[in-house]
Amino acid sequence: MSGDHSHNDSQIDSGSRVNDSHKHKDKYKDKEHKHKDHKKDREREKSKYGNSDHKEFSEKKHREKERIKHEDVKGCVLFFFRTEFKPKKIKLENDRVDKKGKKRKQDEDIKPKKTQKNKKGEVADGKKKAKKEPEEKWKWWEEERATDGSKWRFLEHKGPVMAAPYEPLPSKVRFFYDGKQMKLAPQAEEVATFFAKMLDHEYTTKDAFRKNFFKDWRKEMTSEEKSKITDLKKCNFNEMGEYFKAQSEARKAMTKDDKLKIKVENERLLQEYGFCIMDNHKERIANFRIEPPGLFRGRGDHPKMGMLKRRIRPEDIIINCSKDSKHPKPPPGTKWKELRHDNKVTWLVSWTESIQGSIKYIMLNPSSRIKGEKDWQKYETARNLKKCVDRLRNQYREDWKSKEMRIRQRAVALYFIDKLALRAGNEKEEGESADTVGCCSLRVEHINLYPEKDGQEFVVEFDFLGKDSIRYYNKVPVEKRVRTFFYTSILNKHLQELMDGLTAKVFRTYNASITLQQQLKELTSPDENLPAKILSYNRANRAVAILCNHQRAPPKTFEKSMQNLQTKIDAKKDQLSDAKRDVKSAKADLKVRRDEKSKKAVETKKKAVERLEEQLMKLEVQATDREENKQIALGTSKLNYLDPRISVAWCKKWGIPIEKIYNKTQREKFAWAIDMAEDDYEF
DNA sequence: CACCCTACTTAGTACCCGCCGA
DNA sequence: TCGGCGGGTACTAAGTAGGGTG
Repeated sequence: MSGDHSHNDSQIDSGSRVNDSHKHKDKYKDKEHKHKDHKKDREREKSKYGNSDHKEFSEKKHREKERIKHEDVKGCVLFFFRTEFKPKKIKLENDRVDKKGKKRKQDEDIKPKKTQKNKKGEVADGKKKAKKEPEEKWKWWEEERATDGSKWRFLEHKGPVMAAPYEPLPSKVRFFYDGKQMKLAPQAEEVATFFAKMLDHEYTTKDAFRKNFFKDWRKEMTSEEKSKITDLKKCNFNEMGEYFKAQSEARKAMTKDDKLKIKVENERLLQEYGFCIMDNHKERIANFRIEPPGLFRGRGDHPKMGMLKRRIRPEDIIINCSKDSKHPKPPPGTKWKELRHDNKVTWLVSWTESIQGSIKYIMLNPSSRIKGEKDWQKYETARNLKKCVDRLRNQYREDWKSKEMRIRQRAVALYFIDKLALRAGNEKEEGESADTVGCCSLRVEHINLYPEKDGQEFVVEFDFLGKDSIRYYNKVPVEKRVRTFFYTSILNKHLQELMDGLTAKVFRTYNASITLQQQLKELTSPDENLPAKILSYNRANRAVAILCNHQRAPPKTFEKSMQNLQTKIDAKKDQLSDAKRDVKSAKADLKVRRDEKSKKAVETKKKAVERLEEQLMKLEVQATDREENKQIALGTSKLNYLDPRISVAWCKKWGIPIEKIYNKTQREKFAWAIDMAEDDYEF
């Protein structure tokens, strides 16, 4: 099919690509390494271009606000992409007309009791039906959705759980400055403990971290302290550090009883603060605790690492709830910053964080209606893209020929977003965060062009740090036209014109989901047993994770756990050969005796062999799976990119228990999909 | 349109806890 | 009974993108 272009082949089947990236990754055993080496790479990159243009470029880096073009040695021009996607209203495919809304007096017929959540009859208008599951979970997906942009009609909650107040250190725990003991006032002491707790983390050796920490720490000091403490190197936090280590040891060594007490208390807190009432239903809150103060740990080479994340007080907190709900009370003697009643948003609590000045929120759990609807909708948008993706792809190919540079650039950006599942790459303020990029913020230094490489024509080599400073490295043979036009690219704004609700990230969702579906089709063989099928599923999942570049640091215990597994496998093999020998001798016995008893014995022994073979197989599959998964994170794609209905359908089709694919939390999040998808679901 | 703020999704990791084998 | 390990979760950073403003 011409419309189906080489797209997916190049993503998944291009074994070379996958292998390449793996090979590459192997060189980078841990993150730190990765970053350093990456820097080196970049250095090399720069020096490679000896010309002054490039020196100038690297000095200026991406400071330019305007789109400036830069020539590289090959005479290619790369434009900075920018995201200029303009939002478009997303229409829900089944907009809800709420006829009942007015009539409902939530505060009357809802009491935040445990039994509440199972009352659904009176809520789901006209949907009472016979859906009397034993557990009677609320099926919000069978109800209609609001059309007016309101996110809820009633919202009641107890507010956040504040961070535990600071407890000053016992006086026996000393701090030394320049070899002399010094008692710090609680304010400065608290901040010092943050540092002390991180002492054996390598963060504390980084210049930026130390500099930022020290600067912010000094702000918390009394003037006396400030005048004394002028050099971080002269600070000795060791006793503090030891103290906290001892504390955590003590916590581990606590009696069962004490541990239980803590557990009970946590449970109480969860019951009290972990739920809210939203539109007649008790819903779980995702993060009901205010983030405690501490030292900021950015990811990658973050310019603000080590800065003090200050303590959030009630006076910093905005509460959002229904006017007619029981409002959460601030702690005694304090006030909230603001109490508002905005049902156009989904959050319950917000505050401004002190590092970037961004707003943090308390919101609902993924299992909640409000998150679930949105998630469902996301996949519906991606399915809409499926319907017109051929047209779009043809269009951007056409656009490569456009006379207008902007259009060509836009088309190239879109091509990479589509083909490589790159993120859009929004503009970031320099110096505010780690230097990471996405498709539209790629700079010349992130790309190499080869007319010919490794026997392939027109190869583009990407090497950059993306979200979370995760390295993206990939060599991609591109279509000739792209090469021709590659040097020009700019951001597009027109996605919305192409399709209702289309944004750059929809491509990631679409390509991830369609890839899973295809891979499942391809990899699942009917006569495989269950573990093998699950391996196939994981492999399909893995293909997506690779596409989306979802990496993880290899678990610290990886080598060891592989060894353990291998030991188990070896042991199992031994058992198996023993068992086989047993069968043989039993058979020999049977030949001689020819009685029922020996016949039975043969049968049992055979059974044992079968059982062992199965167990062995299971272990081997597990080993393969784990090995292949060494530095690939499946969770992110599973949770955020793969239409759960594809997985549900696959399970139904092959008789796989859903529990094998989704754990409890995931089943709660995807309850809608589990309920609605049949075995023939097509993404 | 550039800029800025806000809202919400996506992301990796630290850590916890229950379980399992020694 | 204990230590380790492995899955699950909590945490919170870091993205995308909508929407308002001047």
